Amino acid sequence: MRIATWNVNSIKARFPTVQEVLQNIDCDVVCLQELKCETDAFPYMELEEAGWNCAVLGQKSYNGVAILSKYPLEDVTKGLSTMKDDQARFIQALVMADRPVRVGGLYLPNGNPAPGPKFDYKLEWMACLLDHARERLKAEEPYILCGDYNTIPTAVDCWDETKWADDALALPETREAFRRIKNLGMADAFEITDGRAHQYTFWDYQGGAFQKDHGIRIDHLLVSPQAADRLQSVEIYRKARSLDKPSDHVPVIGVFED
DNA sequence: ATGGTAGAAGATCTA
Repeated sequence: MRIATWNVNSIKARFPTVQEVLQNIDCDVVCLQELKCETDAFPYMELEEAGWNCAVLGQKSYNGVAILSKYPLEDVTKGLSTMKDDQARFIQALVMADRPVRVGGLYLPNGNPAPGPKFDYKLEWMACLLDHARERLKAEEPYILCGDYNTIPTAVDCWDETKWADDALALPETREAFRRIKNLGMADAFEITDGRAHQYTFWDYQGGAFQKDHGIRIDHLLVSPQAADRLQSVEIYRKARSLDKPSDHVPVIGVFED
């Protein structure tokens, strides 16, 4: 089974590109972030015609997450139960493959500028995600928590650590909160397979960042032990960043034994 | 040199 996460930076502005990339990456499940549309405005019809089952949590202008699946989706939940806000940043579903897999799709707050209320919100959100993951792990089932974590885990996950020293994506508190989730037993799928330094999933639109490979690795798949046991490889689909009118993020794909 | 890019909304905000 191939499971992808991709921040599309507006599903409407990107829809032809999204359809093309979805065909090319040949996945069974795709978590999308930054839909930037309301739930009712999601292009259900076109995607269902292409064979996708869709679970969607949208909102006006900002955020928005979805899970697309070639298999039926059951037990869909929206939002983190302990996070009392109205931002569309979390969705989860049980993917009914022959061996079912539970998948959570998340869009973690950016948190800039830091310090400040936005950074406080980011850390609060990460604490709620930690609680959620701890509860989910009790089920001892294959569980994959994927999305745009807005977290650069270590110095080798960005092109120039000094440029990110004061950024909410790299501050020690952010990295510590991310490690806490891993320390529960949710492994970083990229780290335990490929693991190379300086492999990126996001390049800023400004200053020719992609051409210079000035990127950061902030899109991650965290996997429970039962999912890690079936993990074979991780692919970063860099080609998506060189298309016309690209998202600033590219898909990250986890390949699992069926 | 306090810029630069992109999207959605709408005469800014978020990233």
